[in-house]
Amino acid sequence: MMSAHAMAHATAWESLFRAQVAVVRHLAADDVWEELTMKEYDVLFTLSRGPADGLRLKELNTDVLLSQPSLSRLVDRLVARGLVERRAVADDLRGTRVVLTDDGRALQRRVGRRHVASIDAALGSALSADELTTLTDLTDRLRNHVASLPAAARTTSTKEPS
Amino acid sequence: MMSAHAMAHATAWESLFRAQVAVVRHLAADDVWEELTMKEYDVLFTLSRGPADGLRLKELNTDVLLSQPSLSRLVDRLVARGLVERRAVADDLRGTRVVLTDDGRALQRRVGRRHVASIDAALGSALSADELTTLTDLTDRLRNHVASLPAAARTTSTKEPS
DNA sequence: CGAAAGTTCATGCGTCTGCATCTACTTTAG
DNA sequence: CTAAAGTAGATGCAGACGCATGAACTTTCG
Repeated sequence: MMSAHAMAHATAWESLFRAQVAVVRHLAADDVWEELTMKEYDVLFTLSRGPADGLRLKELNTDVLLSQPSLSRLVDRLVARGLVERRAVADDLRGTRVVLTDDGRALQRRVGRRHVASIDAALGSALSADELTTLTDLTDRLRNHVASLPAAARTTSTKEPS
Repeated sequence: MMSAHAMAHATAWESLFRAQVAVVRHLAADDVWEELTMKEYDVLFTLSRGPADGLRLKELNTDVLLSQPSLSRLVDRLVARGLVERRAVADDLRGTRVVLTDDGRALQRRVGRRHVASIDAALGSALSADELTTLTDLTDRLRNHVASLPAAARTTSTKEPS
């Protein structure tokens, strides 16, 4: 037995997930990723949006769907290509800030322009301007909600055994 | 220069993408993936929804975000575990149908139940029933639109040279 | 019909990924 | 202050992934 609410949740999530897969698949096929993989672009993009003095690995990791070790090595590769730099964090000798270099920023902009055009072509006239606004609003709220949740939960049983 | 429409597209896509990342991250942390990775579950789930005589690899591949070779090997592993079988396709000796075994179906259901509970817990009260319906509708339409597109496009220039 | 082109899936291979763990610090608490 | 616990990030390693390509068909077209 599944409650109607749980069902609506599962349905909405599946639709969202499948839509994401379809769009990513389409965007991936575009000739925009010769210099940067999507994940690499994601990192540069996130950095380009963040504060001028960069972001810590931990912070980057909340936006990029990659394990901490994988992200660490992805950043290694970007450093090797001169697109980002690792710098020290004031007051915390463990941490690392990741900062865009001029080359990195330029590349992000170059790829970003083409990527945006690609997105525009992919979404086309599927949704009206109002619908796009609604979609943005709903997904933003969904993200904020989930991000505010206490990490992991035991979902084996719906009811706690008292 | 970017048109307002292209901007709305890019914004909506980013929100959708980030929401997906946040939810996947949350769901991945749940103790539901001991027996099956998310991608393996995705394959079993897709099969459980499809026709009784299974799906071809090509068809599976449209739903699962994985390259054809990777999917082929993922299916290898599922076969090795006795969760699916490969069968011949009538009228096409190249093809392979992938069919759920009883064990595979049972496992999908078992994991699926817990996964649905996990989704329910994750989405919580973020959106109202109406909003969930709206989100489902918008993402469904988005997916159908993108799926109907002619594969890859050159997006370097916005205007076709006549 | 028969050759060329296209499709479906599998496989070799180098790279990327995640898990577990380690190091180096920072924070908490006795 | 010091020991224990916690946190940030790096690294060894086995396994998974994608790209390029191969093998076995099927379809198209002269």
